[in-house]
Amino acid sequence: MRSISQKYQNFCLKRGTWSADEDQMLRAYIKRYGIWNWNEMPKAAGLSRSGKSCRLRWMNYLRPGIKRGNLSKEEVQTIIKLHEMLGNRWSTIAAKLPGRTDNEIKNFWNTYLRNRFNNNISNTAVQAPKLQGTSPVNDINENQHMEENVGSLESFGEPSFWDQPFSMEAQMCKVEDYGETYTDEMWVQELLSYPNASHNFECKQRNSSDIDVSLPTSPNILNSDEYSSNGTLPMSPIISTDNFSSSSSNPVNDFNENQHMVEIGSLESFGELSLWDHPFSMEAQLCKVEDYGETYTDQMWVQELLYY
DNA sequence: AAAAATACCAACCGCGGGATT
DNA sequence: GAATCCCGCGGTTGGTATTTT
Repeated sequence: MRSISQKYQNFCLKRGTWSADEDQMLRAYIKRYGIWNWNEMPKAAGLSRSGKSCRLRWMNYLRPGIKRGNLSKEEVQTIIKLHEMLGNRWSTIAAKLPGRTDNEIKNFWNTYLRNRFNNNISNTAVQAPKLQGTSPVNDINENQHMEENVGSLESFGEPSFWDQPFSMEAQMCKVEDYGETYTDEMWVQELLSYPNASHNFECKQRNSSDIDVSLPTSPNILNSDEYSSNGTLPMSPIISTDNFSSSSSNPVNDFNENQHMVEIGSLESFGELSLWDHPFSMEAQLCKVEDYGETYTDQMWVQELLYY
């Protein structure tokens, strides 16, 4: 239990925005002495701040290697992909984006992406994505461009996207719910480490009733009543195959195709490439295999996927 | 030009997990 | 095993900037 005097001390500590002087003091102290105890360091550094505040300031702003400024198109794509896979696991997502903090990503998501999705729930008309050849996110202040691109990731229908079950990967990430030993990270790592994943993910039919997706299964999941014994997982309604028409034409006409297009078979090489070199989610890839040729870029796929 | 509304983001808070005593 | 400490995470708040009316 915290002592009363400690609470009083905390009450007396400065709060709010950090000044340049405070930044300099903290930076200089850590440069000289390193990080040893966040609760004790502020006093030693002459700062009237809580250890928590110092830690946050260091981790989110002062730490070497922190990127300031706008997120690149690739970073946004990564955020979208990983959020679909992992949900609000900001620190895990941030770990895949060097120089970006969980706080920054969380703010970005809440500001640009979540609002877009929420706003679109009330829209009954689904608009076709307006794709631009240039990256909208090179200038994050250009809200119009953001809306046209990221924002055009239109409604998933109702219930809202946030009420939908996780995607297949995310469901698999949730094996922690069924066992005590697996963490999300462990499971994601294991999933991604499959050297020949294409042997494990197989989409035989486009028809939802016929779809047969076999996935590597967690030992925990095998014992769960939630899933069949062969590890077959339910399809995410987000990407319900009902939404795909076999006659779908390419809605993307003028997209700058400068994005890396990893072949569908790149699932085979998970573990060799960085995560963001990989195509979209497994489900997306599976659909992609069936419906479209080689000309689609990742972003085009994301756009179209979310457009449905 | 001024007030109101909205957007953005840095910072705070509470909680939980792991380590230590 | 229980209590405590420390750290990190995710949700939320509040101040500031910008845009709209």
